[in-house]
Amino acid sequence: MISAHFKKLRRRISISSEEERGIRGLVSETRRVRSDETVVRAGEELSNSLLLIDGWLARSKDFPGGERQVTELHVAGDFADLHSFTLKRLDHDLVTMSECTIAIVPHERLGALIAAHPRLGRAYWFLTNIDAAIQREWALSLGQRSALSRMAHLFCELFVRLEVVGRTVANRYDLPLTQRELSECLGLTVVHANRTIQELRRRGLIELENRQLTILDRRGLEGVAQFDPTYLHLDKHEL
Amino acid sequence: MISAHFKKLRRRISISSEEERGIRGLVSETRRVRSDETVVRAGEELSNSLLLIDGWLARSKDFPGGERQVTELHVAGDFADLHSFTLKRLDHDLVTMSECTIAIVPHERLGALIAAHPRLGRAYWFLTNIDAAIQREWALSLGQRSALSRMAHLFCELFVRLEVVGRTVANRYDLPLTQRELSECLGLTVVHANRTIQELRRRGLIELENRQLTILDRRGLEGVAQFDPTYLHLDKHEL
DNA sequence: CATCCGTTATAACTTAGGTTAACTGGAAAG
DNA sequence: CTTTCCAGTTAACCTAAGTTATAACGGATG
Repeated sequence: MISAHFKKLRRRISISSEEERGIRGLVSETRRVRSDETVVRAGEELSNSLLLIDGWLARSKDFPGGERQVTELHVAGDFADLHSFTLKRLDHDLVTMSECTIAIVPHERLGALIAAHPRLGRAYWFLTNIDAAIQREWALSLGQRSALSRMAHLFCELFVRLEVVGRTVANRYDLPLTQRELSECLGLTVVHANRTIQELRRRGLIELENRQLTILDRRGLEGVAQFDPTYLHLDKHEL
Repeated sequence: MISAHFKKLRRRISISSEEERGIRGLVSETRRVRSDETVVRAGEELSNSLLLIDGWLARSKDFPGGERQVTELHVAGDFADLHSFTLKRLDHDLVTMSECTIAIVPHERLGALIAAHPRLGRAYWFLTNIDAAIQREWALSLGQRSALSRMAHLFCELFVRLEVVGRTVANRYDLPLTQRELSECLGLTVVHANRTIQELRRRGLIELENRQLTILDRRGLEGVAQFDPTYLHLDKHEL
């Protein structure tokens, strides 16, 4: 059920079988949610965190004019709002970008788990810090990279993150986002997001159809993205 | 010595006098560093975190072409790289933007403190989550706000953060950054940063001279910035 | 099977911000 | 004093991305 989460964790740190049992006990219930639902609204007081079993979630902030900025995308295995454990309230919404299966993790249980296994406290702190690193890299994209480079970078990042949890097949993965949603991640207009995708296609770097992304030229794509995955902290790690 | 840090903490959470003693024991030594020095380089293995006593530090990422993107600014009272406690290596540099006084906090001591006071473990986790919230807000700026709005937003954020640690006088604070450095925070060119500052002056919102920023019209500035400080989590908080 | 409506595609036109370059003034160095 | 240097300023010009509009394609709905 939460095997993607273990893949993500075990890629970075070792987990004993006793710790594993503890983590499995975190989930109180599992919910199925349709696409385009706001599962958490900014400012609400929270007593649970959400562990994404399947589907895509976005952290997004609304603007008065109706524009949105997505600040991070979440895929299977991610805690979408682990930071709500310490913050209690989020400064952004959490929106489904596809049909999702979500495990609900009461903060109480998280607190008890960490009290019992202080090492896991550090492990989850570590995970929120990886989220922050991802956000930093997005800020880099937004501040310095061209539209083409930004789009390519996003595709590279998602490939690596999905690969970790076993959601890629060869050079391909499911990408349920519309071009509008992609544009909201990248700080572009839909029109320009479309032009940018066309250009990546024209250069023979990707294929994108039926919500499936195929990376035709990994080197090439990483090149225009200036992609360097160290910010994802993929290597094994002592706590 | 680290009173700014306590101001920052106590604004959000309560700290017992015993916990206070523990925190005071974190610092192993204090260093003075000149402006424009890289105190931590991306990728180095770290066994200390840096608590900024005085001065300004930036988290910055270099680009091949020589461009830099600053992803967060740190002022007195901030742990500039508390996330290195769990990450061990940073994905960005840490650069002084002014002469700085820096307290060195060995990770060992942090670990011991948290083991003795689990509540403080949450407190410091909480602080890294506030940093992430700040970075999210910067991503919003970079993705959606105009140059004028971005600059105004940065000035508002810094005012609030400096006020918390008692580093403002009336509507004024020391802002040691050059226009080039401001432009690196905001994803602009120096030239356009300059144009933008001129425009804020022309509108009577700010004064900026001799590295001193005066906010002439707080409402007005917050208006063009669409500034809402909830992301800074300034209210008192149970852990 | 007609009609909606969201997504993708495209073209024509506009603009915010980037680029290049030149000039100023003050502070440090000699 | 002069020279150097760097932060700030300004102007002329350029381009990446935004804006507006239109159309084609599908999948859902009645």
